Amino acid sequence: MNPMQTHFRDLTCGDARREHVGRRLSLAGWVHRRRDLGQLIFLDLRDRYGITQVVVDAQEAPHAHAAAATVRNEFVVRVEGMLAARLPGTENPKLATGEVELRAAEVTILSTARTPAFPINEPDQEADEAVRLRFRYLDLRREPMLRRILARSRLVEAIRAVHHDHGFVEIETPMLIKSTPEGARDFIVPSRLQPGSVYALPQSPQQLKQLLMVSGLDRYFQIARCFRDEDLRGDSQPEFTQLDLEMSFVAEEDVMAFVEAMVIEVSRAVVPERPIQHAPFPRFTHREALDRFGSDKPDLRYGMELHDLGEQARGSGFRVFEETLAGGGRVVGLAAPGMATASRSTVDELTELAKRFGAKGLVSIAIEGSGAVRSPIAKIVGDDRAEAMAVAAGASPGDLVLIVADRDVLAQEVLGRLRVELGARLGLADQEVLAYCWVHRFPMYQWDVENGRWDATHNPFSAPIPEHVELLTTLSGDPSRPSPEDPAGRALAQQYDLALNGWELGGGSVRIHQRDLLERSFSMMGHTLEGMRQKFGALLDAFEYGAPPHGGIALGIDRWAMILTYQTNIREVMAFPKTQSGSDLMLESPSPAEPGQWAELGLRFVGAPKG
RNA sequence: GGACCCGUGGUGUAGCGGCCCAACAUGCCAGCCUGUCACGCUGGAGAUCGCCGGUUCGAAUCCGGUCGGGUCCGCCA
Repeated sequence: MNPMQTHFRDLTCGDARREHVGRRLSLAGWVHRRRDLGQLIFLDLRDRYGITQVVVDAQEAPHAHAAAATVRNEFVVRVEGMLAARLPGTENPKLATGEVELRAAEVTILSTARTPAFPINEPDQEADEAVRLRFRYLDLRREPMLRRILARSRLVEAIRAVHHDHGFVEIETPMLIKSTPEGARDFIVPSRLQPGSVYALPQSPQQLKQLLMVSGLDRYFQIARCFRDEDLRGDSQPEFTQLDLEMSFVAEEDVMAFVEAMVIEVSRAVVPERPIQHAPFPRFTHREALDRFGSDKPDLRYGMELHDLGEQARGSGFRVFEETLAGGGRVVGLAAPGMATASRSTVDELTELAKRFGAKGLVSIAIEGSGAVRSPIAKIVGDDRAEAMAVAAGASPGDLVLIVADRDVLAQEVLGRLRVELGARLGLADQEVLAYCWVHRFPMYQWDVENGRWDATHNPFSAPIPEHVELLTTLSGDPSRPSPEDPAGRALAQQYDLALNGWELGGGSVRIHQRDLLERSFSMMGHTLEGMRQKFGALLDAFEYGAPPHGGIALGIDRWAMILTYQTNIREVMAFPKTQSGSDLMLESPSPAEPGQWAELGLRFVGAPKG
């Protein structure tokens, strides 16, 4: 029997085939479309499995015909009848069920429907997103949303299968945890039982998964909901889902090897038709990624790499270049293919963009098809030198070289962002390809100029690479007086990010599990162990009871699903997302608290409510 | 916190100082139609142009504010 058979139906609307012809059976679903020819009415019956054509003949079934005449789009109906082969020449090859049709004997209206706010049966017609969100349950009926939600389900299903196959234990961690002062802003939940105290919603289960390693669970994973109270973007939401995993007795290579194999297996399971550009995944050190792509999440689907033009810029006589180099900065350029003919306004636009990204300006050198050089700086540096710079930037005739001179890293980052913008404008990326890559060896610490101290680049528990452990144990001077010259500032971490098509999928690290090293690391950031105990007390305590070497990673499921389904907006792969201002337009949340709710929590609202 | 874009019948668009008490498509309603599958044909209803204020003889159109949505910068791993 068909496993989808229920009280109301024998088959789904996607099941009926020639083999079922001659059977009397029932289907149930939404009326996708009605074609009323008078004595003959066709109903396209839809559910998430497909569409089956129902024929209602006034002669054959007068009662069913009368019912079908009152039916409208999106009514939910049950049709009982004989499944018949379609008349020769009337088959519909566009439908999987197109060779058959259900000849209605009975049509039962299970539910009527108002006219929907936007057409369900014409998904190509884009509706306003606010309307889609308000009527998300209708939007989810539409084929594109349905397809993406199903793809996401397959993604999570494949993730679970691979992890279970590899001995991972799936463990749920609490949603009401302790506020930690690091990272993003916490969502806070006031405690009723302990007035004045709050829980925080987890930004990630980071501490908990490390504690699970101390517990000896050895391999943990979770499809974990995470919360961050920051401003929203197309690729972010206040609540989002991570694949969170942690492994014991591992070195960096172990985690990366497992994750890479898992990612490949999952990708092939979810989108078998999409080629993975490189496997094994390319690996870049953080430094190399910045120097070559100006990004720690490079898009490898196209070249247009950055090139250091310091050698050519030195002694060029162009003051911006000279001063930048003298100040220890960088002059970097890239060659935009075929853009030599770009108009003045396009170049101006790119310059504005570069400024918005933090650069002081943008220098362009066009190599015309003839090989002639055209550049605002040509008369300062000379055609030969301009051409030499263009060549060094990898330009061919017809290309436009864009050059940014600024302090180290900023110059690359600005140009890296221009690279992404140009890649999009020029359509350089193959949309089918999945270009995964690793970026690793991040610096352990970043010098916080404003506060005059070192800060963890990622997780403060990330371990240095083995060769750099010594750097942490040989602090230059007084740890209470940090300096950007501290040798420990050069330490690289066993930290790895996974990027896909220019998006950061996620990142992780091997953690420090030794108390003395942890103490060193914390003191680098100007914290005492006591001070850190306030923030990470349980984990530090746990480390005194036998902690295995461990490491892990967290990958953004929403972002992954988004890329796998060719989207650029995370909302398109979430069933019930929020708007940029954090509202749920369907549920109309957030909503004002009842006065009694404040009181119960021992709180009083003092600010003026919005509006 | 900041910059920019959008808001016109149910939906998608057009109109961007007077030809507009607003056009087109689709949807909706009614009628006709026995092989349609974006069915077809005929007829009809439906928008004070997000809201408030201003400029003007005259505002969907220009200006200011406001609300909602989006994109980006900052923020955020």
